Amino acid sequence: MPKSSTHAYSRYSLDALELMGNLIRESRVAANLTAEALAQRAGISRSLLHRIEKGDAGCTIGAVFEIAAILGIQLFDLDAKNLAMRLSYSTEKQALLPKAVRSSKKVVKDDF
Amino acid sequence: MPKSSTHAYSRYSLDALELMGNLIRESRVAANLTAEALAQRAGISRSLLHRIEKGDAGCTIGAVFEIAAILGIQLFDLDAKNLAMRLSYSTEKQALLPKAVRSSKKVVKDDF
DNA sequence: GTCTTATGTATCATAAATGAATCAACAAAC
DNA sequence: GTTTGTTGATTCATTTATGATACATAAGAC
Repeated sequence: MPKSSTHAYSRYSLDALELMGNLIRESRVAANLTAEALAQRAGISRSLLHRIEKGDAGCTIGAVFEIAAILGIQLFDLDAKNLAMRLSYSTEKQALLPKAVRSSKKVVKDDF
Repeated sequence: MPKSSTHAYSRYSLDALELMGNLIRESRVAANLTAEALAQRAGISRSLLHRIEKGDAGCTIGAVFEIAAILGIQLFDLDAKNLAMRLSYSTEKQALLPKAVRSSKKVVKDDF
């Protein structure tokens, strides 16, 4: 992330990133695909795939999701069909939300 | 994603990205946080948060996960404790995997 | 054991992600 | 109605993610 990368990531984010990397490697090995072969299939370089498998926070989410998709790893525990349904439902819901938030300052779940 | 952005994303990835953005906005509004307030809290700019909420595939996964974490959106449907457990389990499993894949070419789930 | 090949790591050039700033449009509160 | 302030969108400079390459190491097949 450009600009003086000073801010730290939460443990939760780091764990999720690492788990994602692990799942990807697991799936890749299970599919008997070499890093090079999978990278090529996704249109990315082997070095990027390597970073993804290591749980690098700096990889773009599109690359990570695409790799997961190719390997059949479900995102949000949803398959293609249900994901599409969930999305359209979510999009409808968006329309009902207030367009702008006023005040600010409100308590947020800090416990996780 | 640097380098001549030519490769297209799968529908699945795009849907997952958009859903993630929707969930984030929903949660932010529910928490009564302005985009500026949340961005500041995560150490990112409002413009980046805006792209994240739009489901931009080019955002780094670290930024997206961090925002989700702050909002209490569960990744992999796991809370902090269970995520940590799932991770350590996954990491142990990694050690048992073959270090290198031979052959290549194997069928992969292309149906989703 | 040898041979072949996948992986880990590092470096570098370049394309792209990010932050900052600006402005218009619109929604909420009054 | 007016006012205040959030959001959407754009542009630009800067920092960084990515791809390419090279190399050492190690693991699988024989």
